[in-house]
Amino acid sequence: MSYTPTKAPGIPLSDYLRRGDLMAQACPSREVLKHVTSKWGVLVLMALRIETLRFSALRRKVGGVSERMLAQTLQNLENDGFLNRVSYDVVPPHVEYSLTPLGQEAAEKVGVLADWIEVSMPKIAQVWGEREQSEALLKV
Amino acid sequence: MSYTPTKAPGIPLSDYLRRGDLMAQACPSREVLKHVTSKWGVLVLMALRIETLRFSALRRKVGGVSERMLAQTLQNLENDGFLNRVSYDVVPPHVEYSLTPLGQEAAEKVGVLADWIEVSMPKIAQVWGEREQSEALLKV
DNA sequence: CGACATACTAACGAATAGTTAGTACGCACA
DNA sequence: TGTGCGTACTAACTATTCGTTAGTATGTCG
Repeated sequence: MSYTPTKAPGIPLSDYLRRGDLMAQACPSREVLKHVTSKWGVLVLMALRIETLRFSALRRKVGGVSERMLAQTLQNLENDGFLNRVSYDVVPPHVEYSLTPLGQEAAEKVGVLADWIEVSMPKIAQVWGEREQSEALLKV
Repeated sequence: MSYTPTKAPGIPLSDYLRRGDLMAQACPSREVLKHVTSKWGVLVLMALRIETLRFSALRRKVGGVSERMLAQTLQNLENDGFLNRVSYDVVPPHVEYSLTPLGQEAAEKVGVLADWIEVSMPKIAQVWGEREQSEALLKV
């Protein structure tokens, strides 16, 4: 997965690399955002915030990931410099994943959001409930 | 869009609604996470953190959204209670979107992450560069 | 001698994202 | 008076991505 963003005409790429601009369509930071905030990306970062884990342990911890998606997610995060991948050359294979310092920072920010969502679930569920009720009223 | 999560056997739904658990496959908080961290969800929250905006102004501000995706994203966020939608009954249509207090909280957390990514872009781009170099070496 | 475990990849069908075209209606310009 | 523009959408279609299943190597256990 090499780094070949579509360049916006007139804006030098180096400008984006000095500091990203997510609102700009051509900015490579959108790729990183995608990796970090992807469904499985978030959960992997959360899982590894606690401890170093092997592939299959991660798979058990993160409920519902397929092997393909987990492998892909791990590769993306490794490419962006968020993960360390240490593989021991034995059979059966043994590979350990852990966060790099950059990954720890990312996981921290994502963690704040994830925690907030978990804590705010009751409020959000309440909104869902109210909406259902008013929809029901409209039908009568 | 009604609220019908797949229930994990043995775990009462009310447990998830007391506080979400993102690692649990059946937890409805995953839906919320998806809406908030979706590509366009993030950018819409960022854009509305600054000011109330109309549909087409949002579209111009968030580079590269299609109308369909913007409409869908706005509906999701509105359903979760993050957005206020105020529509004036005139022609041509005039609809204003703004953040609810809940939405402001979400936008704040997402904003910290987004800012961090923008600021960290140089570091990440550097990792990309190094990886490209070592890949090139392997080919020789 | 199977069966199982691990960390993957290839191939395929299913779901999701994105694109394009259309709608109602009023206004400006020619 | 008619041609075109602007707004906030939705429907229909296509491209892309996701997810599921099956395969691989090889050592240990029953």
